[in-house]
Amino acid sequence: MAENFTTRAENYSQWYNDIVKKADLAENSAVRGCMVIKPYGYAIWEKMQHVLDGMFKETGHSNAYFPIFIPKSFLSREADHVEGFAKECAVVTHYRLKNDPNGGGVIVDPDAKLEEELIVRPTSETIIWSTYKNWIQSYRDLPVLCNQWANVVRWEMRTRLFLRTAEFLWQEGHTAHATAEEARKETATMLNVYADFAEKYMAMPVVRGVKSPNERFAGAIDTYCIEALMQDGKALQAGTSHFLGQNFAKAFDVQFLNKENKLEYVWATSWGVSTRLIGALIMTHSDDNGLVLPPKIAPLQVVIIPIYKNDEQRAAIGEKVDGLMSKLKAKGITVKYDDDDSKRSGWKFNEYEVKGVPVRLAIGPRDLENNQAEVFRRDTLEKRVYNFDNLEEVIENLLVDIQDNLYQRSLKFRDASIRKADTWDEFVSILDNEGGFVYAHWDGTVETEEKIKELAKATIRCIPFDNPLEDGKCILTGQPSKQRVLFARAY
RNA sequence: CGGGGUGUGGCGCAGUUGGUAGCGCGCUACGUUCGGGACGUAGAGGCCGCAAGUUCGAGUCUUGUCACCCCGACCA
Repeated sequence: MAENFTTRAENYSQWYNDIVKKADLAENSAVRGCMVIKPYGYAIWEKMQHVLDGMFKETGHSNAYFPIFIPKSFLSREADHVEGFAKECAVVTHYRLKNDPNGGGVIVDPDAKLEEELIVRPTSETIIWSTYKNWIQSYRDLPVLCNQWANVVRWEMRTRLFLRTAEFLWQEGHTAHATAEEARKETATMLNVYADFAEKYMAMPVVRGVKSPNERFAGAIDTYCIEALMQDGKALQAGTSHFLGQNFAKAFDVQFLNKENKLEYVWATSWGVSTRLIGALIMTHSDDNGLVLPPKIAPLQVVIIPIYKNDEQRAAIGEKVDGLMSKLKAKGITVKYDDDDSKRSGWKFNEYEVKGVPVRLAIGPRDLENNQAEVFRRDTLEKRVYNFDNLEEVIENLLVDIQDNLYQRSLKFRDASIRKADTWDEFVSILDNEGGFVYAHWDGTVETEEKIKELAKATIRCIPFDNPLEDGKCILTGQPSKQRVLFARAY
């Protein structure tokens, strides 16, 4: 490599920043904490959006759009909700600028003060529930199953590209149901959609579970999540699904007449994943040579690079590759033939490697002579020469194999990174030395959870579904406990 | 909001006791190259973050100010 990449072992967060920059995914912007998502990074997001959007539609949801601005009074309607978000809200106070009479460019026109300030949405529950109030009168109007793709703003103290930015892109589903059971079922369905997406498309194994009270979404009865493990041993919440009970229905007075002609509050859910998934993707698979993308999320799955000395050779390779390109495209494989003459082949090899393109073909005069091509797979960095005939099938299978290998590799790492601790010393020692998830007993109180967070910098990531019951003693207090929960240091 | 650091061509940096602003990468042109980030030659490109001050003279010294980055507290 001509450009030196920071290795993961040297400095993990620097390595992450290098990947984002060198794979041309995103950059910092003129506005503090906000990012510019560059075309290649955005293409990954579009792939994610496309798959998820299909899954949402498949499960009966429709897209809609609600405004970016929320009247300040709306936010305060649900007590827990406002407490959770108030500290990080951007506020719009004026609607006009004017020329500075002192000649200093433009200034905020003090005469254009808004009567009621507007909050830039940190999430849309309040504006959506104030709207749903008008949509719902009868049980016949239910369920309401909406999703929106949007940007939100949370004024974070410290930001990192994709993982935590002041503005980020996400989708937020907001549903209204006639019964608690139905809403709970919805919450579970969407969590499973996220888990399937993470595992089958991103090749990222996740733990499904429920959040402890301390980690719960502001305004929710229960928060469910999928938790992934990054290569540095830190956990990352990759998606959440909330059962909101009747909290928002009551706050916004959303009632419906049931079949017995009785007025009832509706039951709500909300669920979301964000551009943070791109950060998760990077930290799950990438290596010291750059980005590694699972084929199902890669904007470009196959790149073909000609190696030639003159125009005749270049033309001959182009001709040879033509048929293969059509066959690959017919199989739905995204492929690019890069015969850009201004870049040398070696340069291209590195470029596509850094960008994580799963499969690279190299074809030179020698290959032409022998009716073959050199096939390189990004996940294992292996090179093999294949006969040119039926190469499209080799590639098709290879993409499946890479997808599977990435998942198995991450799964193996994840499973090896779940360790049990039975004493406090053991607990801290694992966190300090190995990282990963620590499966340990907890007495179930918020106080203990907070104390552990303070002392060990680790939080309860979740209580996994189907968690076996087991008598034990709390890792910190020694109080009796019925089950182990998953702790980790987290992003 | 604490602690640390950095602002100098597009990017990464050097710049000594204050004295004509430099290097690498990238960029442009031409040529030679081409199986893992090629090489040569010739070019283009800078109010040294901003504002005051000291000085004959400031990238360099002083003061102020702004911005960004890293480590914490807060968080998806």
